[in-house]
Amino acid sequence: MARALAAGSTAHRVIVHIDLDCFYAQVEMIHNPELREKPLGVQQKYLVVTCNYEARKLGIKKLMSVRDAKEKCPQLILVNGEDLTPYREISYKVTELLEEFSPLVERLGFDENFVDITEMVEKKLGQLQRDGLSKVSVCGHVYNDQSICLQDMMHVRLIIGSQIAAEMRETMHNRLGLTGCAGVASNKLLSKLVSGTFKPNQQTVLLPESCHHLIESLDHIRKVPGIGFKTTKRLELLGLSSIRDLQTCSPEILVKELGVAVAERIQKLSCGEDDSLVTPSGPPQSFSDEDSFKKCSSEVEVKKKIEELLTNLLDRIHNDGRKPRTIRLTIRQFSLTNKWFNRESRQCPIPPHIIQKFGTGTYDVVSPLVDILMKLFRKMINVEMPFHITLLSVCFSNLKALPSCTRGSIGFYLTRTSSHASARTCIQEMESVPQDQAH
DNA sequence: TGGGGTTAT
DNA sequence: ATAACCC
Repeated sequence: MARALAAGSTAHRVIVHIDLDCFYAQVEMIHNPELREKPLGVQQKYLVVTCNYEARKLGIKKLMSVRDAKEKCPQLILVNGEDLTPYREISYKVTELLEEFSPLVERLGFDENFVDITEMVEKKLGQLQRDGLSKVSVCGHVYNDQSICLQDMMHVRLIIGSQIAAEMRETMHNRLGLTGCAGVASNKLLSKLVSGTFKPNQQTVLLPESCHHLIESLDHIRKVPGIGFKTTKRLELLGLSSIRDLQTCSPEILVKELGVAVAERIQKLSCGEDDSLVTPSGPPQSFSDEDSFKKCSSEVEVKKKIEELLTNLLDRIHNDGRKPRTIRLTIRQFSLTNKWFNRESRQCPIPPHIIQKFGTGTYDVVSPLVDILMKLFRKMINVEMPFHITLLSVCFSNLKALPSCTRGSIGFYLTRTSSHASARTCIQEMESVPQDQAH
């Protein structure tokens, strides 16, 4: 019954969206607390990708160029954030913490999570109903200052949701030292939109009656999560730019321009409707490492960069414990027009004899993979001709668990219950299980 | 515009 | 393999 609610019914869901405040900057401030009272930016190449609130007060914006940022604020402290390792690690700690509340946690980037708390809410509701609901009170803001009606069970559910969201934020702060926003609503779209209404480090619940106020507060269709750059351009060519334009557009016109799937989805989004489920992310589907640069124009340079990316990745893969079946090389060629659009990639299966070597570490897995990657490179670039590459990226995907960690083996159960949920810890734990307990 | 990720076609 | 989306 409760299972069916969380999985399928659109009526009673309670979703919370958790959005960490300026995540990379927070991680850097935890790493070096002296940065806390100072304006801080995190730099990748010549961009300030994010900054703390001290810096925002002084006019620094996300994705501002380093030149503009220093001009605006000469005392701005910059730390390099090109290596995502520390952010990735803390990001997964946040997801794991949220998974203690509900297994239905979906990651969105490194700093956002959706949690479906429908079941937890139903359980608490059952407990509360025994001694009356009169003392139930909201945590944080109510969107649009809407008044609460305790006779309305959806109001009660969302209010219980606001209490759970507050617990999540408290736990994140106590255990990880992180602050963030939360939005509570009846679907993913609305929870995400409402989480941003009071920032930073605050939370907001949306009651159903204010749904239209929220969605119509967006000043352009581009602000709707799910309507991206391309779709926006095509809609603008149809003369559609406001939320109201999209709501009232005839479906036939949209279907003709975008196809039935996209048309139906975005028109529902424009009405605040989103029936997509919170899909548990689980372990990552792929591992990639990339580097961008002004110019790379010789095979020797390419090989050197690929070796660097690869050694980094092999470390991460080894740590995860699963083995990839597919390897991909992505490049970006220099061009004056379209500078950050033109990526191309080639991928191929990893030969089984190389996959085997991943676990053991005794054989050199780097050089055969570099050879494969250079072949993929030559499929895209004629190295006899001059070339100008501005980005290289290596990606491992199609990850499979170790043979020992299949269902039915002890490894399977150990991985599922271990807080670090990786095949690596599974192997370590298996090895430490005394023989008489192993079966 | 970085350095990542995901799903759909 | 690419194209779209997300951060």
